[in-house]
This record gives sequence, C-alpha cells and structure tokens, in this order.
Amino acid sequence: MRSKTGISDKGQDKRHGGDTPPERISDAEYAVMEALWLRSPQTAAQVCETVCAERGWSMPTVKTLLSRLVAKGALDTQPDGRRFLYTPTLARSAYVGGESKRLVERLFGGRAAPLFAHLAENEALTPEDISEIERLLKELKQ
Amino acid sequence: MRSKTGISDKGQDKRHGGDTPPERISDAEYAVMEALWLRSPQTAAQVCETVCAERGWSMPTVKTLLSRLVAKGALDTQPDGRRFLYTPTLARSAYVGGESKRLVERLFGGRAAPLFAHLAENEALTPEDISEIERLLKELKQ
DNA sequence: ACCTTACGATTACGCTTGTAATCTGAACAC
DNA sequence: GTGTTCAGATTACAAGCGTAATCGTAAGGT
Repeated sequence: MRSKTGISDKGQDKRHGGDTPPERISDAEYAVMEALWLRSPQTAAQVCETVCAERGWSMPTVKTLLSRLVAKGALDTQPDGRRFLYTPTLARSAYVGGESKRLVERLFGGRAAPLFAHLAENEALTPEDISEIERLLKELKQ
Repeated sequence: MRSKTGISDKGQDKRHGGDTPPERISDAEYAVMEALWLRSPQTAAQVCETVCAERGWSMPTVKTLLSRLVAKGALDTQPDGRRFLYTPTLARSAYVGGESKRLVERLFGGRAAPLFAHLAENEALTPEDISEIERLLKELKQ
C-alpha cells in the first residue's frame, strides 16, 4: 500500500506547530539523524552503510528508526523509483540548540555561566576551547 | 521482610565499579534527586511534600522513584524507626558533570567551544552570563 | 509471464519510564 | 491484646525505546 511514510497520507498533519512538545529524538534515532545531517538525501541502504557498521545494527533496525523519525516529523521522504530518499526536516542546529537549552535549563537553572564554570572546574576545557571562547566573547562585546 | 532497599541484602553488590555505565537517571527520577540534593536526609513523605505539588504526583509515585533510585545506587537509605531516610549517594556535581560531558560529546564532538558558540548565537547568554564567564576565563588564565 | 529480490510496512518482544493501586507487616493508640 | 494506620514492597500497565524477524509487493532479470 506504500503510504504512511511516503506519498499520500495527507491526513491530520501531526505538524507540531509550536505548542506540541517537539517529539524528543532518542539516542538511537540521533545516530540516524547524524548520518543524514552529514549528507542528504540518502536511501535507507546508504544510511545503513554509515551507521550499521559503527553501531552494529542490521538493516531492519535502521528501517525502523527511519520510520519512527518520519512519524515524528524529523525526516521527510521523497520517492525515488521504488524506494525512498530521506532528508532531515529538523535542522541539526535546531536540534542541538534545543538539547543544549534543555540541559542548561534542567541542570543550571537556565543560566549558561554555571555550565561554563562546571566545564572549567572539570578541566573539560582545552586551551583551544579557551582561546576560541575568548575570541567569541570579544566578538559578542562589540 | 524489609530488605532490598534497607538493611541486609548484601548479595551481589551491583556496584558499578567504574566500567558499568553509571545507570542513567531518568527525568522523573531527577526531580526526586533534586529535592534530596537541596536537603537530606529526608523521608519519602518529606520528598513528596516538595515534589508532589510541583509535578502533580501522588505518594506511590514518589515511593517508586525512590526505590528505583536506591536500586540504581544513586540513593542510600538508613532506617529511622519504621521508615527510611534517603540520602544521595551520587553527588549533584558528579551527575551534572556527567550529563554535561555527555551532551558536549554527543553534540559537539567533545569540544566545549562549539557549545558556547551555539549558546551565543542563540542569544542564550545574558549579559550577566557573559561577564561571569569573562571573570572565570581571567581566573583560568592566570 | 515467471521468479527473485530488494523495498517499505507490519509485527514482535523485552526493557525502561511514568504513574499508580494494592499488599503486608510493624507500630502506636487504647 | 487488638485494631487502625502508615511504612515500604510488590504488582500493574501503557507508552517509548532498542533491536529485529517477517510480510506483502512492486521492479527487474530472463
């Protein structure tokens, strides 16, 4: 019947138009997104080439994840012959931004400074990080 | 029989002695930890006073979460009459550090600078954050 | 016209999470 | 002593996740 994921199925759009909580993306799903953020569109097989090796997954697993991501509205599909090409709908920067914000809010009361302090205390900052951040700060200030 | 959580039960210790992945703490569980990080030890009822209101939970829910946290080794109990006093085993800073590191690794290739850049781009930095971070940087450099 | 193959769809299944109701046994009030 | 009460323990159950096998079917080969 080939629907649900690809063509047709223009039923209730499940668009998360702003208030619906943006449908969290799980760890496994994130791996798939990464592959597609690096290059897109890709077929399921291509995605598998990238992730199956590094995570020890099999094709069906990738397929499932792709479907779930489509269902969540994080991926879009376009038919290409008899298969699908998958493209991210959710931009990497949006995702990353959301996750960062979540963390900062949950753990640091929404303030970035304590996060920074924490990273500093834990030697999690390389000298490059430090000078890079300095540079950014300078940029911000003028 | 009163075990599993409290006294006795010195069976296979389930200590995550370094290699076992530190047993993630879920969102709901985190709320309970927060209450105990603010003040400890506390009884289940006391914890509920704090969290039941703000999350709309009932006592049984809190009990479950407490048990799970004990099972995960994030909380410790000491008997007090016929009830238990709960105390965090996992320090807040350790948890926060772990989570921050996880995020930075997953999303920013382990480098803190891109995270910072991201926060900057998204106006997620208040002026106070900025000057605070400047101060910290100065401290780090000398 | 068939047969194989390579897709996506459907179904599966055990584990964790969120949320809670029920059970059991000890403590305290008489 | 006996009944009520209030702990923690046990059980429940639906949703989400990780991981996958299987099904139905359209494309392509021959």
